[in-house]
Amino acid sequence: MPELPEVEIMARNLDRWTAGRVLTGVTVVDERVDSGGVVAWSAGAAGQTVGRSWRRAKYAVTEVGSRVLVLHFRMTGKVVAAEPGTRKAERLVLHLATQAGRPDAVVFDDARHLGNAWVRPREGLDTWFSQDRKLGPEPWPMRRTAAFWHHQLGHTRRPVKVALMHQESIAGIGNILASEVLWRARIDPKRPARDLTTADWERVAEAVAGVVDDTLARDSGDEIAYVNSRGGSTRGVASPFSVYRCEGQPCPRCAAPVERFKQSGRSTFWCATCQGST
DNA sequence: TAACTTGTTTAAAC
DNA sequence: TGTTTAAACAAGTT
Repeated sequence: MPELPEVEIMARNLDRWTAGRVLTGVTVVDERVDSGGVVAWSAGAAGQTVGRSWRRAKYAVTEVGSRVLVLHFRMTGKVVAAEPGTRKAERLVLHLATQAGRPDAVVFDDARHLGNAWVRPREGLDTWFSQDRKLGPEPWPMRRTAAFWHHQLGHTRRPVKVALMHQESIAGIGNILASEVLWRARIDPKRPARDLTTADWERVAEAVAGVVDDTLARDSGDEIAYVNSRGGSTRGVASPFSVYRCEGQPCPRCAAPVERFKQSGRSTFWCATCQGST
C-alpha cells in the first residue's frame, strides 16, 4: 500500500521517465479513474510537453503545460514504465514521443481500481491540496522539530496512532507508517496525543525521518515492491517491517511477541514490552 | 464464503 | 459546537 515513501519513489520515477518529453497521446482506459478533468483533458493532450513531477502527501503530481495531472494510488495503484496493454489493470496511459533510454509509455496500473486522477490548473494547486483535499503540512523531507509535532497533534485526546494518520494535521502518514514510527519511537499507540511530552515528540520526529529514509533506501527502483497481502513474511522473504503485520513474531528489539489490536477500525501492531505506557 | 485490506467521505454519536 | 468514532465505499485476495 503506497504511503509517503512509496509515493515519493513513484513521483521520482515519473520525473525521471517523463520530464521534458512530448506527449503523443493519453488513453483513459477506465473512465472511473477520472475524479475531475482527466477525460476532457486527454482528448487534446497530444503535443503538450511534460514538466516536472513531485509528491504531495500521498499524491503524485505531474506538470503538463499549464496544468497538472494528479494521481492518488489508494491501495493498489502504481505507475510503471511498461508496454501498454501488458498490465492486468491499466487505467490511464501516457504515450510519449520516443526518446533513447526512456520508456515510450507510462501506465497507471491499479488492480482494485480504487485510485483517482485529476487534471487541474497548475495555478492554485497548493490551495486545492490544502483546502479542498484538506491536507496538512508535510512531515518529510524537512526535519520537523518536537515543537512542530506538538503544535500539529498535541491538542487532541485521540490516541497518538490515530492522530498521526489524520491527514488534515499531518499529510502522508498511513496505517503502516504510524505503527512503525511508534514502535521505533517506543511510544504506546493508545496514549492520548495531548499527553505526549517534548521528549516523546522528539523521538517521533526522529522515527519518521528514520522510517521514511529506510523505506526509500530499500524500495527505490522502477517498480514499487509492494508488500503482498501476507505481509511480506511469506516463505523465505523477510518482512520489511519491524511490527506491521508481524503479529506473534518476536519484537526485533526485545523479542517479546508483537501484538495487534484495533484502533478506529484499523489494525495497530506494537510491542507491549518496548512501547509500554510511561 | 465471509472477512479483511486501504484512505476518504459521510453520517452518527459523544 | 466541536470532537471523535463508526459505517460505507471502491474491488480483489485469502
